Parts: sequence; structure tokens; C-alpha cells
Amino acid sequence: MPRPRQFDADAALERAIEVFWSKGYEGTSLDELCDAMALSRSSVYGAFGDKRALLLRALEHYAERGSGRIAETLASAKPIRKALALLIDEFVTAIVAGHGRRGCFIGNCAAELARGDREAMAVVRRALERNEASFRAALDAARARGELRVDADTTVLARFLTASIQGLRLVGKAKPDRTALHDVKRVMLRCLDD
Amino acid sequence: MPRPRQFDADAALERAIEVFWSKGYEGTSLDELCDAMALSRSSVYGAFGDKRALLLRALEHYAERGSGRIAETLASAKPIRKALALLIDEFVTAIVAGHGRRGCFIGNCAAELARGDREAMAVVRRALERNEASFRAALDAARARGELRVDADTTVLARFLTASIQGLRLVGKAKPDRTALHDVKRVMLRCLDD
DNA sequence: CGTATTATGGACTAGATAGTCCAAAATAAC
DNA sequence: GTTATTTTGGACTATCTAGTCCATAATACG
Repeated sequence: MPRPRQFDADAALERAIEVFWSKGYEGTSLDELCDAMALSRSSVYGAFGDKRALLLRALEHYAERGSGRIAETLASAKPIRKALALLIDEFVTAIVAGHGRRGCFIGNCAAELARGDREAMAVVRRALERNEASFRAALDAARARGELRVDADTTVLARFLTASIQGLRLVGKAKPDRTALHDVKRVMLRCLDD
Repeated sequence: MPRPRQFDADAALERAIEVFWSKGYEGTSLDELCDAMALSRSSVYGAFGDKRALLLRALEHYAERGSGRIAETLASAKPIRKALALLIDEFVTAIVAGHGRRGCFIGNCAAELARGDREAMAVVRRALERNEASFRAALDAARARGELRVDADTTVLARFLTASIQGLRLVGKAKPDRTALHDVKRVMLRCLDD
């Protein structure tokens, strides 16, 4: 009997991600969200609950895609150093070009919501752990292929990569300088050599 | 003839830093600022201009103190590895204890204001460059003492340290886990060995 | 075709927000 | 002490905010 939903909730969520990602949680108003999603307030509240619930779903959606993309990139080019270099280059290029200057959605939320929203923080933590797991899997595979020292601690390295990529993307927002970011990348990659 | 100012502007600024640092720019209201500074709106506007001008002054004040503290810590303990380990440990301990979980004020502003406030971003960039310079100076001194390879590129290393410390402090907000952060630190320090 | 059920649009509300303004208080110079 | 000048407190405003609500539109089922 019910009237079916007139819009694609997933597509709307992707639009919401874009806005939250670019302008932050407090920085985006419900009107902006409605505009971007091409929905009325009622539809948004009906489909997602309130603004915060929408953010949480957007974050999870983004994190899922993000860690998937990392895993994919790291799996595409076989040698781990080459693959990592490619991944970082993608970030750097996006930053310098401009559209990457909004940083990482996960990192942005970590920065904005650390104090005051424990639940959002749990989502962020899980997202970071998923990234870490993607790195570790790629590193494990590389070690098995003999590209890393047999005693390399892939958990430690994965944690390091997770953190320093966040750092790279963060400072890139303030200083979108290809050379400076390339320097950071160089040292990061050297770390794989032990 | 004029009535002298009834408060210490610098002390008020320090109070403002605390609030901005903890709650972000958009997240703190003028009322909260007035409360923390123990001033009325008129005094705040008279002494600092509007909210944004106050933030910019707070940021510069913080950056000055911050890079000074870094330089100081790095100069205190002679061997650079020991000094860096100490500096990072301070951050980690503060994060785990809780009061460091607000992250780095500069990083927070970078995350929040990258889009939409070019002037604030310029202040952030200068602050990061000042940190970078502190690191480079310490690295140069260490290299002169023979603690680093003679062909170590201190500029590259300083940029790397600046970025990865931001990353460490950022992920620490979401995952204040001593072990995980210690892992990041270990790899960071290993980078000095080339 | 009619009706029950849901989605939708848009008006509405209550609260918070940054910034303005003015009158009163306080001081330094004469 | 008087006066010119500035600070200060607090009221005020215009604007924006998230969230609610209701009447209308649109559908699936009997």
C-alpha cells in the first residue's frame, strides 16, 4: 500500500557526503543538504533521521568506499613501493589540483568532532582501522613476495602509513605545494626499507 | 586622558586560545569566549575586532609559543633521536591522558578552515613552516654533531616530521591508544637513520 | 475505482548567533 | 574638581539554525 520512495537514498547520501566533506558538520546547514540532495526536509528526516544520523551514515559510506579504494590501488600495481607511491601521488595530485584540498573526510571529522561526539568518533576509529587493515594486508602480501624484510612488522608499518597519510593530507590543505608533499612521500616510502 | 584598559589582553588571548582549541571556530560562540575571557562583548570587540580577527590573533599567538616549545625541547636533550622521542612521547602522553585529545590547534584550524578562509590558511601555513624550521634547525645541528648521515636532507626530513606529527596527533584524537601511537613513533624515528 | 498508507513540500517555531549601540562608569589632564 | 575621552556592561536586532507539523499528492492493494 505504501507509496514508494521517490528518490535513490544511496545517491542522496553521496551528495550529502560531498557537502559534509567540503564544509564540515557544523559548517553545513540543513538547507544546503536539502539543496544538494534535491530533497525536502521531510524526505531527509524521513529517510535518514536528523542531521547527525545523516552524518554518521555518510561517514560509514565514505569509509567503506575509501578503504576499498585503498585496497584496490594497493593490489593493482604489484610491487608495494610502486603501489604506495601511486596512492600517495594520487592524493598529492588531487591536493595540488584543488579538489583534494578538502582533505580526508574521516580526518576532517576526527578533527571537528573529537570532543563532543563519542559515537561519531567510534565511526572514525573504525574507519581508520579499516584503512590500517587494508595497508596491513597489502604489506603482508608484499612481504610474502619477498619485497620486505621477513622480520618487518606489518602492523606497525600499517599504523604508521595510516597516520602519516592523514598528516600529509592535512598539511596539504594549508600548503598545497607539490615539492613539499613529495618530500614527505619520499621519506614515507623509505620507511619500508626498515 | 583615556581610561586605561582594565584587563590584560594577552591573558585574555590565552583564554580565547583554550576555547577555540577545544571547540573549534564555528563551535565556539561569542558568549563562551566572553565568559572564558571574563570580558563583555564591547571589550572583546574593542580590543580584538570581530570573532575571526580574534581567532587569527589566537592562532598566531599559539604558533609562536608552539614552535618555540618544539625548538626548546629539541635543544634540551642533545642526541636528536632522544630529543625527538621525548617530544613525541609528550604528545602521546597528553593524548592518552585526555587533555591532548583536542589535537593541535594549528591542525584543527587547517582541517576546519581550509575551504573558505584564505587568510586563516595563510596563518596556518606560516605556523607549519615555523615548525618545519624548528625541526630543520635541530636536524642541522644533529648532522653537524655527526648524528645523521652527512648527506641527510634536513629540509625533507623536517617536512616529513611536521606532517607525520600532525597525523599522529590527528589519529590520536580518534584512537587514543598508547601502543598504536607508539608504533607510529617507532617508524618515524627510524626514518632518521635513512 | 476507492481507500488506506506513505512521501512530499513548505510553512512554522523556538532557540541560538554575531554584531551593534547607547548610556553609565572610570580615569587622566588641566 | 571639572571635563574630555575611553572602557565597559548589557540590552537589542536581524539572521540563521535544526527540527516539527500539517495538508496535499501519489501510490498499491482490495
